[in-house]
Amino acid sequence: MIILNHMVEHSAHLDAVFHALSDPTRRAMLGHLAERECTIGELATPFSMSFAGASKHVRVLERAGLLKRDVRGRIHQCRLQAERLAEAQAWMRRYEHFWNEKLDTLESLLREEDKSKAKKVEE
Amino acid sequence: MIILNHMVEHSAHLDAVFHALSDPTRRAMLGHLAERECTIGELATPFSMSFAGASKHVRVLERAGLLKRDVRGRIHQCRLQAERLAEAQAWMRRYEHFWNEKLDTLESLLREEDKSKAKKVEE
DNA sequence: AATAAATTGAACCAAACGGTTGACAATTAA
DNA sequence: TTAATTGTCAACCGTTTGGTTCAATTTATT
Repeated sequence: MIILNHMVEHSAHLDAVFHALSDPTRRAMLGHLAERECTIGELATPFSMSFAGASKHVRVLERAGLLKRDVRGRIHQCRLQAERLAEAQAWMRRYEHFWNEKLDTLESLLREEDKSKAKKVEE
Repeated sequence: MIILNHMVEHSAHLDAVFHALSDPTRRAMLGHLAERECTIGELATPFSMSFAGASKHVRVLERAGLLKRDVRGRIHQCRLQAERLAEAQAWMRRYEHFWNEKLDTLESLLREEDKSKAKKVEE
């Protein structure tokens, strides 16, 4: 039950997460955060973007729950928080069989082939 | 190589796909399309939304490559096209180990436990 | 104590969003 | 032929977006 509550599709979460991911700058920021913790400044510089601009992006990621901020003095250390990505992926999983269809078919064909081979060996 | 080209992160695609998914109405539309093909009207009615409104949402999904339209006379049959969702999920997979970390730890702990049990049995 | 650095806040901008309405085009049914 | 159905287009509306600049605030450095 606990695990189910964890998995509940909270639509507002998904809105925020997918929106956060829809911007290439923010996706790149997540990419950096996947490798190490970053300050706002470190997140800003690769994009030759103002601090204020980066700050806004970080807030979007934060509100989506994709990033946790740790204020140490004047420095804001940001680290990735990926649980919400898991929710998003869980939502997507419902559609997995659509793009796996062709693979699935191929797979079951191969399995059939194996079976008939096995039969022949038995004979 | 072919499979790599298929997997390339085409950023513009991801922008469009994630943006399309960031709206609850559009996600619900995809939900309907997952069960059966729908006309624009059928997609519109559950949300008590104008045809024109639904039409716009459908176009967003179409441009994101999540939906294919089949015009039969005055009727536009829409069906799900999930390949682009696969791209999005592929992008997310890079972050999987972050939310699996705890599970991974638990798993390896259990494995350790099993090993030591096995040892005791050996002794 | 004065200065430099890291960050936010507020005000602004043009563009895009999600939605509506009303006119229009095309297809189908009476 | 007329009328109804299905859908798009264009114009509009208020809100949000991604970005800027500049002033203010807090913390470090010298």
